[in-house]
Formats: sequence, C-alpha cells, structure tokens
Amino acid sequence: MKKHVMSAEEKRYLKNYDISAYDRPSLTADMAVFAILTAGEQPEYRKDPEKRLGVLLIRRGNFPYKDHYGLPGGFAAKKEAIEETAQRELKEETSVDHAFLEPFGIFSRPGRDPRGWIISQGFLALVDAEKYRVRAGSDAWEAAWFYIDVETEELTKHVRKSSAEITTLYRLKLEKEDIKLSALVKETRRFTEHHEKTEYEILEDEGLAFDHAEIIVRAFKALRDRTAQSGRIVFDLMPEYFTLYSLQEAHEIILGEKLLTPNFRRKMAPYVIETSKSVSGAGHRPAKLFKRNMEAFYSPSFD
Amino acid sequence: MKKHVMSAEEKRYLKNYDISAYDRPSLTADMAVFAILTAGEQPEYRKDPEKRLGVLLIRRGNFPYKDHYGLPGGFAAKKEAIEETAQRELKEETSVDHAFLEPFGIFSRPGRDPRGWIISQGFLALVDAEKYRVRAGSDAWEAAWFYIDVETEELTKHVRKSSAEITTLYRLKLEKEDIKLSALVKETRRFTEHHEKTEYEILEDEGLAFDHAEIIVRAFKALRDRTAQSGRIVFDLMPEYFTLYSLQEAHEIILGEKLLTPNFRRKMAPYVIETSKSVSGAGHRPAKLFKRNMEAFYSPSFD
DNA sequence: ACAAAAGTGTTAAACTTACACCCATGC
DNA sequence: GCATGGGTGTAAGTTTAACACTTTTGT
Repeated sequence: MKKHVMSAEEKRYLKNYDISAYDRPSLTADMAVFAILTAGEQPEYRKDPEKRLGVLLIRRGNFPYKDHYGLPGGFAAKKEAIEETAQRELKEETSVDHAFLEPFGIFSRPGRDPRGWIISQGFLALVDAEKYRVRAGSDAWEAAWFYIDVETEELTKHVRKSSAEITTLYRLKLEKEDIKLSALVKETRRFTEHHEKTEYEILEDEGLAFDHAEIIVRAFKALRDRTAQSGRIVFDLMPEYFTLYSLQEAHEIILGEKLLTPNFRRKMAPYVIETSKSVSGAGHRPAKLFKRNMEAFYSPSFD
Repeated sequence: MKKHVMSAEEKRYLKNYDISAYDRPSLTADMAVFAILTAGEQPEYRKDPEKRLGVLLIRRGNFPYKDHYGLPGGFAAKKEAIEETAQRELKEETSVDHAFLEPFGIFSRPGRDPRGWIISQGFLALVDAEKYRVRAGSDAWEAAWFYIDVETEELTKHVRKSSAEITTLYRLKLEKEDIKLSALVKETRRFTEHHEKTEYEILEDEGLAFDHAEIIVRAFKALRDRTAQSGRIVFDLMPEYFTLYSLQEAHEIILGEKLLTPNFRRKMAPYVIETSKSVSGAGHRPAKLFKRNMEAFYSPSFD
C-alpha cells in the first residue's frame, strides 16, 4: 500500500492526538457456523438417514448469560483485521480451521450486551461437518452442533399510498439431544418513497445469549438468499468428494423445498467434475463421486 | 425485546466488569453517497446533456490528510446503532436526509488510520441529486459532487490443480471541475479447496484520505452488483417522477454498458406505473413520466 | 424536412419446468 | 422381486436477446 507522506505539522498533530478522549465501543466477531449433519442412524435397510442443517453453539461458562447458548466469537485484538479475529476465535473456541467465512451484518443496537457498549460483526461460516467433529474445549465452554430450523410464521402487509410495511415472524428452533432452544424474531421492512429500512426485534428467547437469536436468523437468511441466487456457496458445506444427490440434499435443506433431480443436475453440471470414484454398498445403484470444478467458480456467470 | 432476567450473582459480576480493561477500537461510519448527475450544459439543440455517476466527497479541513478528499462519515456515539450514526453524520456533513442507506462492508485493516485503531463500517447511500443540491458546510469542510469512473484495468488468472488466484486492477478516477483525484486498487480473490478470500490493496492514491479509495471502489462494486441482480436499487437514485429513458440511463451508467430499450422497458414494466404527466419541450416526442409501483417492490420475485 | 429521443412488434435462441422413464444394487 | 436412490430424455412453457420499425416533437 502506498504510504501517506506526512508533514512535520501533521506528525505533531498525530502525536498530540488522544484517541482515548472519545468514548469507544468494544468490537467482537460472532460466527454462525453451519454444516449439514446426519441426523440419527440409518432407520432401515436401504433407507438413508435424514440430514439436517446444524449450527455450532457454545454453552457459556461465565456471566453474562451463564449457561445460555451463544455463537462462538470473541473480542477483536489490536493489529488484526476483523476477519482475522473471526478466524482466530473460531479456531480457538471450536478448533474449526479453514472455514468459508463471510461477513453478513453488523449488530450494534444499544443495550444488546449488558456489559456495555459492545458491537459485533456477524460472520457466516460454512464447514464440512465430517471434517470437523467438534471437540469440547476447555472448562469455560463447550461447543456442540445444534439442529436448526427457521420457520416463517406470519406475514402481514400494510400497504398505503406511497409506503408499505411488511412484518415477518421467524420461529427459530435449535435442538441437541434433550436440549431445546427457541426464539421468535420479528422482521419489519418499511418502504417509503425514498427510504427502505429493515428492523429486527426479538420477541421471545429461550436459552440464547445476548441478541444471538437475531444474529442466527439473519445468518440463516443470508445463507438461504445466497443459495437461491447462485448455489455456489453450498459447495463450502460439502467434502472434497460428494455425490450429486448429497449436494441436492444440501440445497433442499437450506431452501426448505424439494428440487427436481434432472433439473438440479443440469444446473450443477458446469460446476462439478465427475471422478472415477463411487460409493457402493448402500443397497442401491452406486453413486458417482464428483468434485468441484474450480474453473467454473470464478467465471462471471456464476457470481 | 424480551428482557434478560438476571440473578444477583450476575448483577454483581456486571457491576465489577470493567470494559476499559481491554483495548478497544474507535468505530466510524463512512458513507459512499451516489447520485446521477447532469454533466455540463445541453451541448446543442435537441441533444440531451450527458449524465454521469457522482459521488459525494468532503475536503478535509483538518489533520490527518488535511486538504485531501474523503467520504463523509464520523464516529459512532454511545446509545445509537451504527445505522443511526450514518444517518446523523450524513445529515450533519452534507445535509442529505432520507437517503437509501445500506451497509456493504467493514474496514478494519491495521494501520488504515494514522490516528490509531479505528475501524469503519461502510454504507452505500443513494440519493436523487436534484433533490439534494449540496451546500458547502462549516469552515472545517466542504462537500461536493465528484464524477466517478471505475475501470477494470487488468485481470490475471493463476489456476492450479485445486486452487486459483484472480487479480483485478481497478482504476478509480474522480473529478470536479479542475480537481482530479485518482487511485489504483488491486483486488485478489483466492480460491482454495475449502476457502475463499478476497483482499484489497491500494497501489496508487492521489488526493484521497485514509483507505477511502478502497471503500469507494468496493461501494461502486456493491452498487453495480445489486443493479445487475435486481435493478431495484436504481430507483433510489431517481426522483419521484421519471422517464423510462432516464431510468435506463441510470442503469447504463452503473453497469457501464448500453442496454436495448425494448428489452429494458419490458423488464421494468412491472415495477413502474404510468402517470398522466409528461415532459415536453425538448425538441422531440414528449416522454411519459412514470413513478414506481410500490406493490411490486416487496413481492418475492423482485428480491 | 430532420434529428433526436419515445415507443412498439416480431422472432430466434436460451433457459426453466415438469414429468416420464430406465438403471443398478443388496437383501 | 423390490424398494431405494442413481441417473437420462423430452417436450412445453417462459424468459432473454437482437433487431427492425413507427411515432412525435421543435426548430
């Protein structure tokens, strides 16, 4: 980067500049880590086990929100970019390395953290669950996969002459064995002549820390939106070699709807490469294993 | 929002919690305000004046980067969400009210501000330029529209077995009367098996403050991407009543390519309503004025 | 008349959608 | 045999892209 050349006067100014004279927030990175999980054992011969979307949560061992569940995350350190904070904390807290990481929103509502003025950058993180069987960490916390379900519960529209207000309720359900967490998040989109604004409010919250219910819902929405748009993001949830059906399952789980196999395969064809490998022994025709076609990923058409 | 019920122990913990024990960054909101500007006078009878994309810059009256140009912005205050900071600062510095505002990136690279650890949330802001003729402000700064041009100068691909690296150079040119600013920003996209990362670096910088060259380039990219995707965002650059051709011009300016009129009109038809008004006196057939069709804006198909 | 912009119609190509159908396997 | 997932073909419908063409106006 080109260096800014400073005058003596500017240097003097900076020397006397006291940044601590102004009130400052703390900054954290919070990561919503998603993976496709195999839910339960194979129910019967030839029938594949159900797959579900999972999100990684940490049981808080300390105040505030002790014994509540929250997203992995932590405070930004000086001399690191916030993306590095995200990567570092993710590794420290959950041993997840090399995840796909993408910022999706900033959370700064006053009062969101009882410790004070703390704002958080939300990251969407995608991993192949098989590769990262999460270890319990130190005594302060333990990370675990929760099955996640987000349902759109209600939708109301108020349309006036030149403005509109659309309210959507999202029911967030998280579960792991006998632990069930739940929250209700309200989204309000306001459209006026030259203004558009979306606001979120947590109406109910059972067991989640801070405003993480809102962060999780918005992370899920970001994941679904990007899946619907290009589908590229879904590959980051897959292992190196995968069957086309498992890729389709991932799409279906995220989008919440069944897809037609022939059409899905045609759409994905340019972005995968057939390998000589295949999986057999499942009581039906062996499935060919594919890997992603790197060439296709940076072509403008897929972006 | 549901209130978190605290135990006496938790209250005690929070009372003793000293947030200032940790090092904290300062947080600012920086706004890239875009508008479609009329460039120069009508060149000749019947010929419409050229239109260009403009971005609002402020001449810095103080160190650091005194006399350089930067984006309007300012420090976040306690008890306000960062979106409120953006709105407040935009009004204070440029008198622009009710702009479309959307966060598009966070800028936290160490060393980006010589005053210390300062991170910035970037906002994309779109306004109708006719409505907001910018006033010069107090003596400390003055806001003015600059014509903006972003050209993709070079593109190199390095593809290996399971990874790829794509480098793009963006030439940013800003001008206003006799003032010309310029910068060269390098974008590096790295694709590896389970990782994708985009980095930016400012290679040249003539006259811009901080890392604002990078912020402006990325704001422009965000604007262009969203225009290509749905086109909805472009309406925020238009006045209440507009001709279809002016809407098309806005699209063309942002996308940097000519569009075919019949196809453009068909595509936009659902999102506009014809009014009885029209503009005449231009030496050619009068153009009907349209306004946006609010109903269409929150339909799922346009999102 | 004519240049400039406003606006419509027509067609081919590309892509999406839906559905019908066959294949291979292990018990 | 048969249930289950793996996999292909085809035709109808929709969207996009390209181009040719007509209309209206002020000087």
